Amino acid sequence: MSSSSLWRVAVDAPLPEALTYSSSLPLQRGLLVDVPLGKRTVKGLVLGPTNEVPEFEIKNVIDIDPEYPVLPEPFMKWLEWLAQYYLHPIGQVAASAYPPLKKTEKTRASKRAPVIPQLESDSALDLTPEQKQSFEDINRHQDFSTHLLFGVTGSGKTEVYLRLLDEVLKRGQRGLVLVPEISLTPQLIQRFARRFGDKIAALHSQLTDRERTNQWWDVVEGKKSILIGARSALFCPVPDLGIIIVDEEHEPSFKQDEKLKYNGRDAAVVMGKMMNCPVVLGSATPSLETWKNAKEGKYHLHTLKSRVANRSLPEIEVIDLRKLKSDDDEKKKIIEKYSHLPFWLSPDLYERMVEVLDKGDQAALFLNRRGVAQMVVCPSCGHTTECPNCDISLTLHGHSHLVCHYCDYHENFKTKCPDCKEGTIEAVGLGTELIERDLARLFPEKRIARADRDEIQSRADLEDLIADMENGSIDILVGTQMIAKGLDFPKLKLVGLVLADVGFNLPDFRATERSFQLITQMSGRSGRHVKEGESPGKVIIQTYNTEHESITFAKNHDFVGFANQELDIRGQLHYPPVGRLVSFRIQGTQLRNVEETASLLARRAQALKQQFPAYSSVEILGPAEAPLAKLRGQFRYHLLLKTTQVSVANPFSRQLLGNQDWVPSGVRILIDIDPMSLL
DNA sequence: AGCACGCCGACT
DNA sequence: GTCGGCGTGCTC
Repeated sequence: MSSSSLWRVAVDAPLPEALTYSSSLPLQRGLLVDVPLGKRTVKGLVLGPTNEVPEFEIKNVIDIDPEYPVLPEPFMKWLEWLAQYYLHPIGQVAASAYPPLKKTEKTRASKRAPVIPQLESDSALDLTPEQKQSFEDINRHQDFSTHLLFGVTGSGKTEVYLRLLDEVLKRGQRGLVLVPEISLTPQLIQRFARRFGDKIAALHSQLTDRERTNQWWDVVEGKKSILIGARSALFCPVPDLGIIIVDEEHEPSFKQDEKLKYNGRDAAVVMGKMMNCPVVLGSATPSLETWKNAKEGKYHLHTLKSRVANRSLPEIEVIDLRKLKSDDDEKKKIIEKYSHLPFWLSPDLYERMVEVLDKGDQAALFLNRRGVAQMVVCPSCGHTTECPNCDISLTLHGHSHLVCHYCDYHENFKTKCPDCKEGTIEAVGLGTELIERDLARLFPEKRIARADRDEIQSRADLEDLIADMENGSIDILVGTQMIAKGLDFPKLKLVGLVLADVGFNLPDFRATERSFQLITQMSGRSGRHVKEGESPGKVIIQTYNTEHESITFAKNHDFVGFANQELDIRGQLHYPPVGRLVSFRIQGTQLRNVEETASLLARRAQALKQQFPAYSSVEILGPAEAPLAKLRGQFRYHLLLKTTQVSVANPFSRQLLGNQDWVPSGVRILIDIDPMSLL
């Protein structure tokens, strides 16, 4: 009889640590086993042997799961890093590394279209000198290194990815491509499928559990050598990984906002480190995190400055909405002439639309009307009220209270503008639906389509919309975020941003960055296919604040200037990427309980900071009522930690929470390391 | 996450 | 009396 030994096992339950089991089976790190937990049997990932004998009665491992291979060591290290860094139960991190269903050998004929379409293969496009340079510079690396491929919209980043993947395959290695879920369209998968044929596997939210499971096995068994997917594709242990590509790396959707709150882009870089392979981050508007790393030489920077085929960037014109309310005589005449226009449409944008539509081209109007984000603005001078402590917009509560959602600063809402002393501050409410209705009246003979969450529910709806734009059966497209990303319409010559202010007045320190990204991306939709010598695409931005950084820099296509100035501001206020943030959400059904726990958490944080000089850089903001103060019967508060010393954020948070025995029952604390949004 | 235990209300 | 509602607590 072989002797029994002790093993640390990450069981599939929300336990803070792995549990200890005994076994005489030939176990090893990376194996999946069945273990008893309470009255039931659960899956557990073997982390390794241990000598420490717990005070509990130790149970025996039931059996080794025969189905799954031993997870490779670099992948195990990556899973442990995730649990450690994001303060998430290791067992639940481990559970996400397996497919949803059991493997099956019998292949039943499916009525659904294949995950990867079978298409005529096409050959590589010629590279521009810039593309060639970037490709060669990145391709020189085969060990871990991180690369920022910074290329303006339409500069052909995808072709560089395809070439790099081709080289990786030639070396007998595999590739992983992460894209935001929204841009993981059939068009994108088709483009990869045409180049790489049946070597492609894909993982995304539209797949059934069976399809997902089959794709997982195809990759793990080496039948497919390129995996393209949303952030969760990282959890598929691709063997012999030779490159990881993260497209649109700045996209906030790479951050998962529930359960394990990981950032797919950051996790991809760590994966590259563990696997010792290059990581390529691509964007036309890199996140400031990535830009800072590139600037400091931690990431290699590769730049694509021009669009393919010498297509020019669109011309951007900024319209000052304040002038519309002006009262000198000349203005009055103009106002009279255009009095039939709705309040949100400037004469300039209107005239441009008429011009473009008359030529048989298309126009798109964009408004980022998100939920209840109602903005408060002075129509005469464009003044908006900001928090004196946090440099973010205050939010209107009820009719008379302006509140900061970071630090809980309050002030009374005064309707008289404190800046110009003339205007009456108004709460502006406007949505895409209203725009569509007004346009139908203004352009009765034109075909108008709306793209927002109410109108476009499924992938199929989006497909139909794209087809209608391509075949020209839409003249004017009205939409939200949804139409800003990745879409490529040859006949789209004019893009109008109806009210840019909606973006940068959100109470979030990243609002300016998001706004810049959105303006740049939306602009990038215009005139993508104009030929050399043709007049470029046109972009019109309507705003009450023409001097806002996100507009002035975007107008000049100046990402670098924008990023450097914004980095400066972030630095002064200790915001990421210069500082580090951790957000705690305290929630429960009893308001009193939640409030008390929130202030207890804050007091513990203060005490911890006092106690250890190493923590002197930690700033504690709040607690404050969370923006959604009550959600599904749960009251919500939050507390924010800010620190310029990157390395203390994690240990401080860990120590602050402890084993959570001080948290009263009925109250839960959720932690978000490096939160993307504080809303 | 499950699963049991336990303490109240409303049914045969 | 006892069936079952779901708050609370524990899992090597």
